[in-house]
Amino acid sequence: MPDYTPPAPKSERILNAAEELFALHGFDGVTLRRIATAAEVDVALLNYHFGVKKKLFEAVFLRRAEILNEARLNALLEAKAGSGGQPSLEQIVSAFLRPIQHFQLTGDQGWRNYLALVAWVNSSSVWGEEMMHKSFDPLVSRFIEALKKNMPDADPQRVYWAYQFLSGALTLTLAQTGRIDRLSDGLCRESNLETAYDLMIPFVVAGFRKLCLEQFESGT
Amino acid sequence: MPDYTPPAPKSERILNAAEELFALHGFDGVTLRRIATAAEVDVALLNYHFGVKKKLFEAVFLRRAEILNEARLNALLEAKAGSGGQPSLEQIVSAFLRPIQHFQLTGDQGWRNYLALVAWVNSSSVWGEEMMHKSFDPLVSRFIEALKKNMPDADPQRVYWAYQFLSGALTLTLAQTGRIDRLSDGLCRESNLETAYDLMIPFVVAGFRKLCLEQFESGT
DNA sequence: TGATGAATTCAACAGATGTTGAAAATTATC
DNA sequence: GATAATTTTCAACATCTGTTGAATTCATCA
Repeated sequence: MPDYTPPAPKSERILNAAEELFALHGFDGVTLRRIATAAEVDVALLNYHFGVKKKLFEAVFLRRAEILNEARLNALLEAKAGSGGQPSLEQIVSAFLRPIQHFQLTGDQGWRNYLALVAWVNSSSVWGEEMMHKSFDPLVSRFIEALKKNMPDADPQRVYWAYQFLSGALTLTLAQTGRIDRLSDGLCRESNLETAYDLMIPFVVAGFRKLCLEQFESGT
Repeated sequence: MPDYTPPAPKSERILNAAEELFALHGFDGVTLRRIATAAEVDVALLNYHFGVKKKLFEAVFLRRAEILNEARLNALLEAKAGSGGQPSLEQIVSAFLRPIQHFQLTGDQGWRNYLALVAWVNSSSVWGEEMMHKSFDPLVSRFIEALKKNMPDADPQRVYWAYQFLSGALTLTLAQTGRIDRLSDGLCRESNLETAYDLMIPFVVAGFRKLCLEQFESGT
């Protein structure tokens, strides 16, 4: 007796439509009717499956968070395993960023929408704090621990601040605002994610080194 | 005959209230009635002074943009003047960031609200591009030119990408999400802007160096 | 087939939204 | 101090908002 239960088909269409629209316009910029229209579904179905609007938003936000967390945790564990428990700074930062790049590069447009949504939430002062904290901070704390262990003499405050700058650089890349395309007059393409992450990692690693390893120097 | 015209008092109250509420909740998260209530003004007055809602938003956004641009340009010119036309990387980055810190630290809460609003716009994919481009990119381009001149052998693409990471780190700091406070369990305070900028500058400078000056090295 | 429960649609609600035109109040001009 | 212009309020509009309960369709299984 296979207890295979096919997922309610329309509820997934709702989640996908909501994901894209919330990513583009934020929570208040999207109406339930617009989501319903995009999903080719009646409005009442949204309440039936997900309850009130905020619950729908949370359902969208949580759907891929666990997958992302697991991928990042695995990357961190692999970095530790492959280095005898002493991963380098590059390895830690790469384990944090490369899984995101991986999901952005899968053909699935849903992942790009979702990550843009994460960027929106992370930049949103009112909405953001609680959702980001509950969904991602447990994992982030594990990376912070790895960073502290890698740089045991670093002032912990500097580790947190450096992480904040890393988080900001990443967030703007996820947001897909297209600004670098215009600023550079087409020379750089925000959609060129290989370049983005290939450069983001050494940029961030150099910043960590400067703040956390050369903290007692007073260089020019 | 002094042609002194005192600014319409209530229109400024509207701008201030709108500034704060838009910064907190974004464009769609704020209703005209809420702004009117906060400004202790009738709703119709918003349309009388600023036209439709989007025009009010633009008026809020543009009000302080020129002041900010002028301060940053002056800082860049001073850095050039004080260095015989060859400002260092630190000087360029500082000229870009320190004026913002300055405005955040004036007692005026309005500036903090405004800069949080800039962060919101910069992270907003639909809204952001046009407004940021028109308001800030002309000035940003001058900084990019200074950076290219400082590092003439650097691949221009890398300069733009490094700027993108700088912009992201700055944006998250402006957004005032309070996330670093919770992540660090109170060890770091996002409101501690001196520390934020004292660390952001060397972090970013180290990243620029790595990407634009050591671009041909293949170090671990 | 017919009964049961889940999924989906229909129709509608009470309230909120952006916007507007006319009236009232305030300020400036002569 | 009367007149004109500007500013502010009042009252209301059509439309849209999130949400709900009843009706309908669909799938499951005895």
